[in-house]
Amino acid sequence: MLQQTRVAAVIPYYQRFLERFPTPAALAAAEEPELLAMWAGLGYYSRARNLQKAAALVAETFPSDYAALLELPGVGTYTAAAVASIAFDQPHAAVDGNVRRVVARLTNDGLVDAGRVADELLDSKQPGRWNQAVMELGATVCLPREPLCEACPVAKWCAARLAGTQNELPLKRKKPEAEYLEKTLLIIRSKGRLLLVPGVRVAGFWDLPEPFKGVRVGAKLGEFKHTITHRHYRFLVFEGVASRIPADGCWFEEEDLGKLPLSTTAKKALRVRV
DNA sequence: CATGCGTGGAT
DNA sequence: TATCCAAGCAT
Repeated sequence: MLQQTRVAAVIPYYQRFLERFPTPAALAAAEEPELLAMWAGLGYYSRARNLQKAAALVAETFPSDYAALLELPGVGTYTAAAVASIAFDQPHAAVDGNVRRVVARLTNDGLVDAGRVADELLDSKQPGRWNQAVMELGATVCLPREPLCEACPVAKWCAARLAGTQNELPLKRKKPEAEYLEKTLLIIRSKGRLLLVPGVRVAGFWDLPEPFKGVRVGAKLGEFKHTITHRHYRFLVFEGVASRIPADGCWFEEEDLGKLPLSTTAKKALRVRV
């Protein structure tokens, strides 16, 4: 869950998730719609699918070293090192965005191999604590913008601090060209049910339909903005009345929506008010 | 190795 | 059409 996601955003999800899936076996046995419903809002949904695959693999025997952890779907070098060091006291530097930033500044080198440097600096006697300490340093002191160098315990060894280049590091990769799109979403109700279709923007989730053959578009209910990676959407929300529904459309009781993987866009649309 | 993947919060 | 970026990973 923590991959590319802030700790504060994860915590409530983590708690609910572990209540519902207290063991690897429980997670492995879940149906994908419920899994996605539990994950909805966290983003990067392949993480959820990978975690479930991994749960099945670890249910019998949990891998206890870096190489075996790395084999698990969804576990890359960072996660394998984090678990190996924190849970099993093995000397692997966990290099996340925080550590890359700290190392780039410490060396004043935007092209530095952060993994190599972190492995050299690692306290192999307590690698878990070292990893968490460096990540925490990055999260609380060596901030992306305007780092708190005055409060930094390693400022006197920091080459960027000496050179005054801390605000220019680490180098950021250029982002893809933004795309701006406008879409219409339809709220179509009948007999206490809501019409949904398989999501076209986020796979595995149900979403509100866009205008289709056989629908009459009614009053505008509101609008909202939502961004998915580099695509910036403006969604216009209208009422609709369907004389016939799309082949892949499905009616759902309103009170069952909580158990469905419902897209963030659909959730936002159902909240809009003019 | 560059790219795509989701979302929400901070600034 | 704000912009950045988060305890990354797979392809």
